[in-house]
Amino acid sequence: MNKKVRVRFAPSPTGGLHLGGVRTVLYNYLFAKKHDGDFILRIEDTDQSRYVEGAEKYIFDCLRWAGLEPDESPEHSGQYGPYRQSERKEIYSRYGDQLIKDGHAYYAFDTPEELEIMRQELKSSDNPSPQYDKTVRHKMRNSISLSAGDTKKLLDEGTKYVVRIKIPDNETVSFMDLIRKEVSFDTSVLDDKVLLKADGMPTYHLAVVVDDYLMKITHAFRGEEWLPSAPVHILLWKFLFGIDNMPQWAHLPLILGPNGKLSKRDGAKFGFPVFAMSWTDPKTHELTEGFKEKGFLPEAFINLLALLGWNEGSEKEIYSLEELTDAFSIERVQSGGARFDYEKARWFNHEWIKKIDISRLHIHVKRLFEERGIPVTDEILLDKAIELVKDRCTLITDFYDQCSFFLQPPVDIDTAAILPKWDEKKNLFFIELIRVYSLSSLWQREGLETSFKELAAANQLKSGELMLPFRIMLVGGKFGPGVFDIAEILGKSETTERIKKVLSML
RNA sequence: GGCCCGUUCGUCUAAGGGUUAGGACACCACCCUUUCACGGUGGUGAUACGAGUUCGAAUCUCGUACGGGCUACCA
Repeated sequence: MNKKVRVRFAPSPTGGLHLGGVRTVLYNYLFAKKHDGDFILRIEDTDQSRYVEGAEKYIFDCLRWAGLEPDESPEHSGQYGPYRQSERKEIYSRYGDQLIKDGHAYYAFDTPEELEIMRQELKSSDNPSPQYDKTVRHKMRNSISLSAGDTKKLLDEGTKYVVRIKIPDNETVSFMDLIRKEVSFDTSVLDDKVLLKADGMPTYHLAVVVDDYLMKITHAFRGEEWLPSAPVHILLWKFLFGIDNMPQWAHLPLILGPNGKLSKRDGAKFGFPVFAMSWTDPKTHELTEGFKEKGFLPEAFINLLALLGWNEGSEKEIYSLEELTDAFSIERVQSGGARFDYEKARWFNHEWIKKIDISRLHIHVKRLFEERGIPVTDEILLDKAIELVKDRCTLITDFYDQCSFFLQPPVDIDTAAILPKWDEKKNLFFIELIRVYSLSSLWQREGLETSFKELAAANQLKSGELMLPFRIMLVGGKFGPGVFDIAEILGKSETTERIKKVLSML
């Protein structure tokens, strides 16, 4: 049952799933699949104050859309569950006790107010953010500064406390990162991080180590923002489970926005999505648009994300999820942060629109039209329309502008573009064209074009001057694919109807 | 401030000591196109800086600069 490789992703249900989050899932997923291992999901919901109702389901929806479903999850409970950290509270406290017993952690009774006073007093331009470390440890209220009796008394009285790690003095903690090679820290600059909060919930530091051990995680990939706290985790591994059992770490480069770490704010500011799927904050009702709703194909989304910080070493850029699984290797992940480029993201989507089967596009486009209140009655016509216009579409939503006129006659007719050069001669030409087209037995592009041009010549008109009016009659404006292609797909009766209708408006 | 990580065209990246430093996006020009696009061809454009090691450095070492991250009873 146990696979050689087990990886995990641990989202916190606090809001939308952003690009960096999905990319972390993706790299975990690819690594697991490549080594025929397990990929599990843990839910970090130990911060009750930030827990957002619905966020957990939303995360699963996003991963399902992207095709990155975990093997086991809180929904499909596996053998190492539960996977919600709030349901593992007792487990963590057991390890907290062990750390205290072994002298690697201690009780701290300081109230938030006392901590604030300490920070204010110690704050200076040299030290803008004072830490709870060996220099202040003895001046605070904790089981190190207090006598055993006083500590017991406070405990017995039910005084609120947290458990803090006791960072050893003057040690060098180093580890091998799969992406950055050796990284090392001096423990003298580390602070005594809280391990168990006053409500008994663990912080990330304790939870990640305990869970990785209990869930037999072999490789832990996470964002670079975790690098500074890695030594705390290494120390906990050393204290609790032994360094030899520790998973291999890889700290992924950050995805950057136009300035600094990509944020939700950047999306709103620069007009591109940062979440996989649209997310509405249940409290503020603020909507943040996602890649899905913006018109991205999941294939393209995965593809662009994979290439943001990873490269096989070749010039290949378009990869399916299967191809990525084959080609991926964690060592080839870039160490520097990657700035997200929305134009390039759009290019990936365009390539995928050109690449995937019409039947796949059909599903997306049909849904788009239905969402916008246009029922698709003729599936074959839609397929033909998609085939004709797909090269001109960058986003799925572009199909609306590019082929809604196939499904229903245009509402707005740009007659202003015809009128200035309109005359009776042209009017007669189109009346004649209706007759000619009605009589035609073969309704095909080539034939339609030939008879159109012959009729123009017979009336001593330049066909070039007639193409634009014809186009506007069929689609309503100066856009779209070749007019005769459109006419062919529209069919005889619809084409002649549209000519008649616009003629009556002129 | 301290600590950590990073730095090749504007952007994403290739080049694991010897290349005219390659590709893609974007941009520009031309071609195609009696609409708008797509597409095609070509072009502009980079090894942050300074030392060192070496016959030879984008590549190894050191320093500087710049960028980013962390510095919560958040993850």
